[in-house]
Amino acid sequence: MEMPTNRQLECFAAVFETLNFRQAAEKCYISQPALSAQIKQFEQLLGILLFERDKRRVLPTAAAKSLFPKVEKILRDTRILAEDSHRFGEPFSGTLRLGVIPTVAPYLLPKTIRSLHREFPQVRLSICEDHTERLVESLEEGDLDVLLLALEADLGSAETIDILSDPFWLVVDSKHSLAKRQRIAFEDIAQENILLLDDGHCLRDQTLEICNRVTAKGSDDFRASSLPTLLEMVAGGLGVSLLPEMAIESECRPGRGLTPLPYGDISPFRTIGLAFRASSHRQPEYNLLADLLRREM
Amino acid sequence: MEMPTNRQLECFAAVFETLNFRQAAEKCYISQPALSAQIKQFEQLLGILLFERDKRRVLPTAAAKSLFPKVEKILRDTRILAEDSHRFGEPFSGTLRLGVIPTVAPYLLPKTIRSLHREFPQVRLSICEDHTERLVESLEEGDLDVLLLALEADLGSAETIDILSDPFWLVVDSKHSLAKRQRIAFEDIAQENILLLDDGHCLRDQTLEICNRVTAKGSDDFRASSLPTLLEMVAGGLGVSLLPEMAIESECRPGRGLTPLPYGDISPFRTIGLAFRASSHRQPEYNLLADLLRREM
DNA sequence: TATTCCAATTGGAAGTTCCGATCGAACTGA
DNA sequence: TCAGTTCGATCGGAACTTCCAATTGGAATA
Repeated sequence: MEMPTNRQLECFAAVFETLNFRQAAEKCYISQPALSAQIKQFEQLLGILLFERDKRRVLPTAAAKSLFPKVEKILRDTRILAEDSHRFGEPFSGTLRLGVIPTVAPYLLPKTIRSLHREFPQVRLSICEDHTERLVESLEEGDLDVLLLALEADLGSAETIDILSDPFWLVVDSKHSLAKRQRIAFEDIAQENILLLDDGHCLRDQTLEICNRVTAKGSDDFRASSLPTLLEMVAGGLGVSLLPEMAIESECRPGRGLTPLPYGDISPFRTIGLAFRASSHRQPEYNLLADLLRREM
Repeated sequence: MEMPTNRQLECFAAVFETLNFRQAAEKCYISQPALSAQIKQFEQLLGILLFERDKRRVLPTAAAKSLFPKVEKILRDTRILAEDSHRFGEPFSGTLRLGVIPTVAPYLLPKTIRSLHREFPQVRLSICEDHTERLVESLEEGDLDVLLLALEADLGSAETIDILSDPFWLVVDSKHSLAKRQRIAFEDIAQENILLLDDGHCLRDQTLEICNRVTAKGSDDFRASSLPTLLEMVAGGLGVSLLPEMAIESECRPGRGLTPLPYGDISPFRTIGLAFRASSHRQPEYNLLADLLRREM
């Protein structure tokens, strides 16, 4: 079944409104013969006569009268469609679906969400907290737009933007022998019982990697499902832990019995950044987002 | 403001549904490059990206997801528009606006309406009863589609279809001296007081015209606004009247004190027929209507 | 009678849409 | 690892639409 053209509908509406081919043509910014042809085409397509024309005037048929409101609605809808869609061109229009890992979310998001809403009031944020592997999966499926995570992990084919280096601190309980030291070195942890997060946390893998460098061994006896839990175990004297700097302030509040110890200049670190599909074409937006996150630090 | 074409919408919908340019192209009966071009155009028109394409797959953007339902609705509405309008092509679709003169309506319409509904159930009839002059005006304005009337009157530029010749009878009161005659002649009315309808009735003009031929004179003392009233006056002995044959049966029922007298072979008559705008293009329908009216006689 | 206005038509220019062929990248199976 | 397949993008030219300027002829106007 053949479909009428939008131009045919426009011409029809113009003629119906003016009842004058010449004026209607002007309204459509085409010549009168072109308009005549469009109307003729439209009539042939529908198999009916839309206007009775004699030499002195133009009269809409019953069919034209009944069609006109519908045609007008279609044209209006189409116009609105085009106008509405322009909004999508602006940065952060619509919903931004953000994936974040659990060892970043609590420390960066609260401030970020607030300033994002301040700078781009139109944004609607949808946040998903999960492990790197599942986030990357969702990203590739198109269920998420952008990830905020440690870039050391395997991110598949995603493109990335660096935001900041997040150095690791050593956290010991305040009664620990290392607690009085001003500064520590890699090798100091070689003899310690290093507590780890559950499988799946990239922080676990990074900690293990660092342990390997100094032939230290992570503890297999306990696995915490979150950093607060992990630090409870440290405070309880079960072992020590590596903690990203961004988490120090909120996790090692005074009186919790924890002492955070910075490494020197050669501190191990993780790189926090954004990841997104190479095909997404929204990199300008993600750069804006990265800028905003950097400013938050 | 530029408008998207229907083809762009179709292509967009097809790609959105299949997420595969090749299949979508097949669905639209065009080649894949042509489809690619349509999508590209549409994206440029809207100023946004609709699909993320990489070498292995196609992913709709948030904008595409939000646009799709609207696009689908527009396409559906457009299709329905085209389909619906085909109904207008069938004879007597929609409303047939019929004008009838008062000296025809009561005698022809009841039967006609019934059989019209029987043969063309889809017809919706709108009837307007008025004098010839106003009917012709309405016809020319496009407020009526077709008239059923006596074709002797001035019908402007309307085209006409003859339906039947409607001979005049002479009607006298049963005590009148002519009432016993089997047959009468023109000249018999020359001495009579001939009663007339109001101004505007074409039957009045026709009667006067016949009077002129025999130098009879119409009465100016009484004017009836309808045939039943006129015949009451005849029955009351105020004069005689010419009555169209189609009205005889219902107006001169036995016991009403009226005697209808037929003229011979050379009876005067009026011609009943249809009139419509030359530009209307519905002559085939009006021919059907005329056939139906002839069969009713 | 001359002028104006109208829609239709014509012929040719301008613009579009389309297709086939091809490309390069990325999977698939041998 | 290598041929075969599949994907969307691109290109050049063919086919087709759409358009305009000029004109026609009928009707209304003056």
